[in-house]
Amino acid sequence: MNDRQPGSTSPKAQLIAGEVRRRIVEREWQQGERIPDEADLAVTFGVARATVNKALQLLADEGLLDRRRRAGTRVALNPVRKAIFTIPIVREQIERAGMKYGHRVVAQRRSPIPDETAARIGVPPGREFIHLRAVHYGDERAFQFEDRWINPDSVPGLDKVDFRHQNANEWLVRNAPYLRADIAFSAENADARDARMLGVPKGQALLILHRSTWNDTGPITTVRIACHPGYVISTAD
Amino acid sequence: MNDRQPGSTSPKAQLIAGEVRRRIVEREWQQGERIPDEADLAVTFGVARATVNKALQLLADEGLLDRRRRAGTRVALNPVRKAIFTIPIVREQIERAGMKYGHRVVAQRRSPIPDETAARIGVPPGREFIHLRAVHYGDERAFQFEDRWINPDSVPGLDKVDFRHQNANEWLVRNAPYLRADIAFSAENADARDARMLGVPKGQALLILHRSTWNDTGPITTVRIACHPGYVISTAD
DNA sequence: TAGTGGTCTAGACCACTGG
DNA sequence: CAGTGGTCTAGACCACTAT
Repeated sequence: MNDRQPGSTSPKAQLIAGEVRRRIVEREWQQGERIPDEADLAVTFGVARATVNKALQLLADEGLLDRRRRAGTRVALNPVRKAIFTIPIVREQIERAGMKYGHRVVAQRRSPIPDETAARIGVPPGREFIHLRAVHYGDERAFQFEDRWINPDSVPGLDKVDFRHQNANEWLVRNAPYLRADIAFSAENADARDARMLGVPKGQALLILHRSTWNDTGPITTVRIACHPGYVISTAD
Repeated sequence: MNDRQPGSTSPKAQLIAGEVRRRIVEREWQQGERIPDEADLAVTFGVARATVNKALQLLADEGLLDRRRRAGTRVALNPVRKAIFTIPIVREQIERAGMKYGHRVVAQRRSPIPDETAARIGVPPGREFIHLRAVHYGDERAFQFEDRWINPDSVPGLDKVDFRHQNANEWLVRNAPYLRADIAFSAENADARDARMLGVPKGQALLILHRSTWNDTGPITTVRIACHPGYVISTAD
């Protein structure tokens, strides 16, 4: 009746999630403890059960709650920590940082994929893919070195594209939407090629990003991206 | 055509999201193009509008759709790709890999935080925190080296805990729920201490994880974790 | 101003699973 | 078997914003 909240948006589910989060953080509800069921909370907060459900699902997705039918909802014992990273398009990332974007293709040719790459994307070894090496620059300084394999059968018209004058990343984003993607981070010492491409000493620690994408007909592309020293991937944006 | 999912539950929202995803991937609905509004889709699919709404919000969260009031829903021009990583508790990660977990505290003392650390968590430099260095082992081999600073004011009773016989990570997880966390990945060449702690050559490329947490009263802890060579963080699980 | 997504509600039925 | 979360529905009103 008198829920007036002048001027402020008030998604009730958010408010409820915040209140539950507060009770957990302030140890009103202890780890492992069962909290009231949805119907009770709905009465307590004066909202519909669906609203409580939405709020609690939010917190369960965050890993703060464990929910099971019949067993009820408990404060998680081992809060699973999830981190969401947005994987930007290189050009946008560089331009957003106020730098001038540049792009140079080092090599483009068809060749049989190496065994390791074949295993990574789950195709028989020895198949011919399009192999592409390119460097992305920000203000003339090497930003990323990308080593990419593209499945020529994955997208019609792919054979006719000349990636020497066309950013492969962006072409693929626009022409080959994918259904599934794998992303992995690791660290490697720069080998001779990495060092040459990025203009850094051999042995320099580099953040390496592996990304592969598939659609319903099979793999589209897999790429190893070596980032310039100092590159940081963060949830903080 | 054949959306059969034998034995699997079929929440309608999931099915609808899958169908919309399919239409996008198969270019039935092109990038930038407007798709029918929720009411139309509800009729098309024979469900309530709320169900369509849920499905489309899923896809918008994935970055596949752009939705705006009054303007309608469009296939995203630059699909923003989000990756969700779960940050496991070290012990569980090691034990899940079938290895024996070990843990050794190298140092614990109060000391003033370095400027860089202070800046990272947003407190004035020079404050005294609890400084902790520890190594986590899997089957007797160094797995991670952690260098942690804990705010003594963040959790009551913290002063009395002896982390030499108590895993700091797990104690904090259970006793200091947080409201906000930042996580960042980067790569560094092992310095002398990293090398000694992990038993690797100096200069070895290491994946570095920085994590900081806050509750409503301020920072709780910030930690730099150096992972053993070969460590990979992946969405694939 | 009107069209579109955002959210809520009250009620219903179902799916799972603990006791 | 019965209690709890999972999901759906039909309807409603609101918040934004393109036109």
